[in-house]
Amino acid sequence: MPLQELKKFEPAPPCPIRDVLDRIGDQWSVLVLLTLRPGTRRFNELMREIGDISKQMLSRTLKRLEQDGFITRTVYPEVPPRVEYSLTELGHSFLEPMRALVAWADQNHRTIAEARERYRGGN
Amino acid sequence: MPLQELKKFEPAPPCPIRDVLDRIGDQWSVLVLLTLRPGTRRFNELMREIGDISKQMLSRTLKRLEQDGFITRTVYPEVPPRVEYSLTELGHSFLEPMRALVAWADQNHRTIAEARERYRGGN
DNA sequence: TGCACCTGGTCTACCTTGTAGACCTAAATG
DNA sequence: CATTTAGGTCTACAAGGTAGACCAGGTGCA
Repeated sequence: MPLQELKKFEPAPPCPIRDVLDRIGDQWSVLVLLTLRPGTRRFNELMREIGDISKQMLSRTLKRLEQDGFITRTVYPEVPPRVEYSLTELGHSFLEPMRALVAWADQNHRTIAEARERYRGGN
Repeated sequence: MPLQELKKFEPAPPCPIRDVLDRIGDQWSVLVLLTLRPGTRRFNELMREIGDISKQMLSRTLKRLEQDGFITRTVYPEVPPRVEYSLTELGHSFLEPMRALVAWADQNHRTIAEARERYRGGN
């Protein structure tokens, strides 16, 4: 029996924290949110600033972040079209604890790199 | 040209923070670390407590976390074998900012769920 | 008049990653 | 002698990500 069908019988994610963390822990979401922190950005600006995200994934990621209330999407009916994304209050509030994590990563990435190096050497 | 070959020419991850966050933002790592927070666990205990992780992914995740210095792996040469995993100092220190994020998720998951609901309704 | 160009996407074929489940080792137990 | 037990590995297969083509439709250029 495929996983898809099993999921139908699970009424809801049992742990709301996992539900939230699964969303933001998807490789791109946090990066998009951090990129929006300085201010409003357009689609292609996000593409350029992030650098190695595909259009499809950026599109999906933005859509989910909008659904979850982290960002707003504003369409200006011009030609060529202009679409602007910016953080909501919720998005900003999320980045507060996230920044603590980023600070940790910044402080400890050297330790981690050394651990990896030791592991290689120790083999 | 496949991505694999391109990566050969990139000397190192340009952003150490992304490097760290990519590792821990992989769906399972944080969950494993949180499960180890109360104390030492064995392989199958982790399987049971996490519930929906496959053996392979648990194995891989533990291996990487060990490489990066977040956890230690202790093998007792018994039969049947016994292997214990526990957090290092680094692992514990990582969970500190992480707990802030978990607290945020706990406080805001309702808001997020409502936003999702509104989105569905608004369509 | 014709033609390429612009943005913000979607679509499609491919490739990589994750999953479930069989299998393995080697001693103890019934 | 078959089964159990822990901690994995191996192998198909399914799911998810990627690159790149394509689209609309008004504008500038020739």
